[in-house]
Amino acid sequence: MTATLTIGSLAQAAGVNIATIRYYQRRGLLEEPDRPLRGYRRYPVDMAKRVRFIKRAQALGFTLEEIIALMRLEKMNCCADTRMLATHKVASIKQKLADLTAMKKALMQLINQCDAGNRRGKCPIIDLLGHD
Amino acid sequence: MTATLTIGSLAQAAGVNIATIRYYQRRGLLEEPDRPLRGYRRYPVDMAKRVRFIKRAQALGFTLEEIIALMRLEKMNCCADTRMLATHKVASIKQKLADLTAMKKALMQLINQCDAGNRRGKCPIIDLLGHD
DNA sequence: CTAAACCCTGCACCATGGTGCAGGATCAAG
DNA sequence: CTTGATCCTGCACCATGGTGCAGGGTTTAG
Repeated sequence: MTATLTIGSLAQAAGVNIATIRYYQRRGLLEEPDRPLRGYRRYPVDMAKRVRFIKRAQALGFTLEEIIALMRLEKMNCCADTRMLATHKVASIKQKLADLTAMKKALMQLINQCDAGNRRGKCPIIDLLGHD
Repeated sequence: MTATLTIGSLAQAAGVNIATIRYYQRRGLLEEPDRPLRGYRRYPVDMAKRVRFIKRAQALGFTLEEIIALMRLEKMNCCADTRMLATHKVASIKQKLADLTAMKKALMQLINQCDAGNRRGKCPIIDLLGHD
């Protein structure tokens, strides 16, 4: 009763290809599901949430390996290593937030210049993100 | 005088492989540089900024094609299309900011749980990002 | 019971974003 | 002028993250 989704309905619910689900399993992002009927996979309904999480984390620039680490954090008991890993992740996320914020600011400035009709000055996207 | 970097020093300044520079050129992310001495590329010093911009945008989940579009925005005169493209980019950046913020919050909560020694509750990273 | 729809495995292929190497020319320091 | 570092082109290869297909079994709606 807790595992009712076929691989097809899971893929549809999560908006990905069926082969992608199997691929994630091979890569260890999704645990092997029950196979109550002659080898057919059955998933609990909230597995779709997990797959969407993976897709969104990817869109934020995390690799599948990094996503595995993130998901492992959620499961693990706390220890010094866990804490440290989480702290590092937070730091890298802060950097991404700063970069994205700068980028958004630059783009909004560009839009404002558009609206004001004065497109003489350069939009400084690259200047904002190119430092270091 | 404005183009003094060899491809090697540019690569070093930007923290990438030499072949990556040539690859970006082929892909159209960097314009063909002057070649004043018998075929050797010479770059203006602020080209390094551009390359670092590309790397950082990639880390934020943008593809090279998307980065080309972003850099084109900076150069173009304003028109309806430019404005619309910029507006779309801002929207997608807002989504990324929201997702990253949720992720950071969840990780910080996990760290706090660690510090408090009570790791009974689940860290809700996936819940926060798995919706929709 | 049958046909369409779905699932299985395994393997080959694809796109993106690079990286390495061969074979040769060109600096730049001593 | 030599010698080592650096550059050139072109091509082949690599890792990541999938995708497609063959060949075959299972399910389920009519």
